Amino acid sequence: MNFIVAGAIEAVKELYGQEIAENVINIQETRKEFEGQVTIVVFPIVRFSKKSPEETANDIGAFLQQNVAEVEGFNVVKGFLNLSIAESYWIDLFNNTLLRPDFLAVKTRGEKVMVEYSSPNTNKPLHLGHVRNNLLGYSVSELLKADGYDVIKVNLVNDRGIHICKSMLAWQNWGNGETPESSGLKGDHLVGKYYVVFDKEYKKEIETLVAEGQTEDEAKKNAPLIKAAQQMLLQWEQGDAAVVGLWEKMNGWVYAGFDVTYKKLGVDFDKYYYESNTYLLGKDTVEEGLAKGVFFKKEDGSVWIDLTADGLDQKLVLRADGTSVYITQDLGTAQMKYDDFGMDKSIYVVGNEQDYHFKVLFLILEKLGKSWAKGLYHLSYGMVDLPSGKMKSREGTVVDADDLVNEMVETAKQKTEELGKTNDFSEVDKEDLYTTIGLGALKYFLLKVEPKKRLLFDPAESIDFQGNTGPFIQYTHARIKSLLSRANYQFAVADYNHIKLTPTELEMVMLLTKYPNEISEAAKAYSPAFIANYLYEVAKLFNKFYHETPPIIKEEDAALKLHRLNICKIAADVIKSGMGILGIKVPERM
RNA sequence: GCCUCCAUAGCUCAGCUGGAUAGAGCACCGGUUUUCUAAACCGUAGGUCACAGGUUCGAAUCCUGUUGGGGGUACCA
Repeated sequence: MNFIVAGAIEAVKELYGQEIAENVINIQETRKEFEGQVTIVVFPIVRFSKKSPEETANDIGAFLQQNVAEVEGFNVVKGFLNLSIAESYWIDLFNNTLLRPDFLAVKTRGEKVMVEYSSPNTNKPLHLGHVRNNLLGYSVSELLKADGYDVIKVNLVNDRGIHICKSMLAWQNWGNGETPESSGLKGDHLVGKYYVVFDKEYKKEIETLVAEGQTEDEAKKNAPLIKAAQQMLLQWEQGDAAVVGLWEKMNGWVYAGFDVTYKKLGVDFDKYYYESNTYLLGKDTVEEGLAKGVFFKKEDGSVWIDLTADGLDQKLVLRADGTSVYITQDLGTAQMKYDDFGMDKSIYVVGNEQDYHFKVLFLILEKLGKSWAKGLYHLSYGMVDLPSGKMKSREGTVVDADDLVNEMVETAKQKTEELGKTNDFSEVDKEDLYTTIGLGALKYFLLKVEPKKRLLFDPAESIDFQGNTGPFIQYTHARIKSLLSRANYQFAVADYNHIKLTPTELEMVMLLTKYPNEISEAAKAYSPAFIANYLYEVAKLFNKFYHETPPIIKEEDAALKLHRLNICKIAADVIKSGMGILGIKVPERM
């Protein structure tokens, strides 16, 4: 639409003798109820024309009609100048963008971006909150790839700490040597089970102590179990063979379990970092900060940074006893990741409960003068809540990731069988299809919502398969594929001499042309939701087109038939590509 | 207390840097299949965009305040 902007600027210059900036020309698509395809909002121009909005619009409209070949006509409604663009312009657009083989090709930028996501604790299985994180992280990675970045997907596994000791201790005390093999439980679920056991027993101890007269806070500190867990953590840090051995064994179970879940969700990583290797990092950075005068030491030996001038607080970066806190590790880990990859940008996919932490982290790195600090970004997303409130692994009030996926696949199976369209599928193909559809529904459900918004999930209400859903878009793709194969479609550019686009076809062309732009907008905002909503529009419009167009296969006008099949083909390509960005597969049949 | 995010139809969500009468889906009601897949299409109904001010030719969108909700503000991670 650049030629319209240019034309309008020219018009203002010729008509009113004024040089105006590009952003004065405000262009939008014409609303359906009016004639035309492109609208200029003339209000901003009025102060240059010194005429009423209507007069200004008429002046500019007349100028454009006369001087810009593509502008065939115009009408003015209040301060809106609606332009009718020549049919041939749209046909050319169709041929020169959509039908080009490089329409969906990625243009590399030669910039590296790291996306860190998932980052689970190894003491419990993944739940719906983690699912949102994983899908977001994976999808944002795909989105950035589509926008031309080289992407490194990283998982920083939180494999050490008191929480793991809790599971280990409970297993030692009450596990009777239970293993994934002996119990038939998935490793992460087995370990998670003992995390819950710990919490239950711990609470019992607190109750007893409170009954004996201690305050709740005292009891929490004095309970034998928590002391034992702390002791275990200390032993782990000292390299106690028995503790480390148990830790390795139980972590191994968890990893095996996570692998299954990751595979099922379709997410993967280029690089794993383990906190057991990184938790001591960051002390060099603290030294560096002290030397540069960015940090200061208090009398007790603890190290701090004063961020009050930036509207934040004083923040501890190293304990008095010289041990690390969370942010110490993150400072060190950030440096290590940069040393490893030298990326231009680094995205942390982490929940919004850590907004403050990342604000501080990035600010500190900037103050330390790290050139790469400006490329850091916290992709903050809202928690997934249940109607009953927050999910808590300790208390077992979570929607388990594996259960949820299985339920979705089961639901997909039921719905598909009810429709009876897969009777001639092989068993393997059926299972495949149910998984594709079930996961499609789940992924789309989670990704269509703006990341930063919190999400309410009601397990009692199942995720839809109709309307603005993954399966609807998958269905649209399958429908097109079926049509193309029945038509024995072969790609070729149609002869457009006598073809006129219908209004819906015109809409399709305009919508499909927007796809590359949609990707870069979504990438800029790190928001797969843009893509999801865009694809829904494509699918919806396609179904309208499909419904109102007479059977294409029976069309006798060869050029018209080819033209319509081309629209179908591009719609299918865009859907497949976009769904790929969301990590959703699209079936050929369903 | 302070910081921060959120509030749009009964429910779940769109609404880009301010632009025309605020849009979808679900649910509800009604219609469409001797034509390429009805997981579809078409229609009816449903709104004081939390509230109150302000800026502007124009505000769901920007600013201020109020209310309600989430999160944070640990020598936890």
